[in-house]
Amino acid sequence: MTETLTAAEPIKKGRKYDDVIEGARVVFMRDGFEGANVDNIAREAGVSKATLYSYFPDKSHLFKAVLLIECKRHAGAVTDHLHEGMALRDILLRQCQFFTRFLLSDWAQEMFRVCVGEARRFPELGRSFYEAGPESMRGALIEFLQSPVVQAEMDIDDPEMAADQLKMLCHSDVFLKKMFGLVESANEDDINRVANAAVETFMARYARRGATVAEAAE
Amino acid sequence: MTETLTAAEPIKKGRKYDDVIEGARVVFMRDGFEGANVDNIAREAGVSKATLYSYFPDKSHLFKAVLLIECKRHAGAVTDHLHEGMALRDILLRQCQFFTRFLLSDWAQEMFRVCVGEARRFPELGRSFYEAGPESMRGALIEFLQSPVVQAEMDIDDPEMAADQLKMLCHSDVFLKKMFGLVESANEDDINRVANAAVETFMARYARRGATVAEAAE
DNA sequence: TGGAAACTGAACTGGGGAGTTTATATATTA
DNA sequence: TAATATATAAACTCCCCAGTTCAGTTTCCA
Repeated sequence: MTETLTAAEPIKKGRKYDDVIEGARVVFMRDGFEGANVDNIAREAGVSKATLYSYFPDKSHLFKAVLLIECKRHAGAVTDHLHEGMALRDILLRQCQFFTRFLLSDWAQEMFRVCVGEARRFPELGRSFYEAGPESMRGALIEFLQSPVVQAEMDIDDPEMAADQLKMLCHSDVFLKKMFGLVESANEDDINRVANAAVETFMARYARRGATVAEAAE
Repeated sequence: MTETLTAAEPIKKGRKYDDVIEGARVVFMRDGFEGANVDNIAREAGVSKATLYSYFPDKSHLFKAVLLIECKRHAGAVTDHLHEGMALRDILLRQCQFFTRFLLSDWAQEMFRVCVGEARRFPELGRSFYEAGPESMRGALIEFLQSPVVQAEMDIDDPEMAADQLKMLCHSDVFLKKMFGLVESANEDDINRVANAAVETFMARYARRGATVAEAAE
């Protein structure tokens, strides 16, 4: 039931290697592992099946390689907004807006879908996804929350839990609605609504009373 | 790519109907739609394949029937703790403990996995799952948050967002870790940690200052 | 008790898809 | 330009699996 994959590396590379990865990415992220068809991948990649199989011993190695590359490619892509010289609330707001927007992107949604769906068959992949995705966001937030500038304005007993809460608050409302097909796509208004609410709640819990926190909301 | 299923009802019922559903439930929730094998389902159900196909025209109808039944069976199973005559904080805490425990159960985890994985192929199923799961919890919370007893102690501008935030706060930390295989299972301590933190943050944001809110935490 | 309805097991069909092979063509580089 | 590595197209094998069939058995019920 559970497959173990030793090497994620290709047997040998070649001119069309990137094309194969890209084609496989498109098809796997659309159809999942079982649903994907190797002939379709080859066609999408503009490559012959023989070439594809000269890089990867079988479908599952290709699958794993593609998703690990995607994880690496996007790891930490979501924590760029934590070091500006702005007010604490604004830093968090920018970060939450960016993160919420990311969560609602087609890429993140389909990546989440595929990894959730296959984490049981490919446990190593599930872990890699967690580390590149949720954990990298969480890690960067933890570090930020422990920095002196934050410590001065906030009182955080458990930074790991706090970070995770902020992260999950960004999943409010629209994330699952899109994941389960209740909305087609989300606009900037939705994103701002969710991000504002997340920061508001987070600050209410963790901002030190009487610090330099303007009571302006919205 | 996207299948449309008109009738979820079986062509005709029979003695072994429940056995079929139960066997299919086990196999589908373990292997997903594409991964599941009809011979395995029949064996698991202790039923012949011919019998199975006398109830359902094909695999996808069976799949849909099983998951819709599961949705119905568990809909609202998670909102029992909202009407006790306790302090507000304790009501919320009980509810969050119960909900967090539920989120970490094998059933909820596998149901979530399968529905996320197949929501694209079976959009109707995705919507049903959302309504029976996330939305039913959210709906009960919204109602509760709008009740007079809560209004007296809390100041909630947007009850839908508030409800969703509390719900998502219960997903902190352990939910995704289990979903992606980083922890095998969660114990009561984990559950209490997450639920306490959720209520604490929620109250910090929404509890009216100076109301009958004991400052006891943990 | 007898007949109808439901169920069984096992074999069968047909199609789809993973992975291989081969003879040929195109790049690469020296 | 010659030699080598890489890519191609298409046919082919093999296995898996969804769905069917049917002759025989069990259950139900009148």
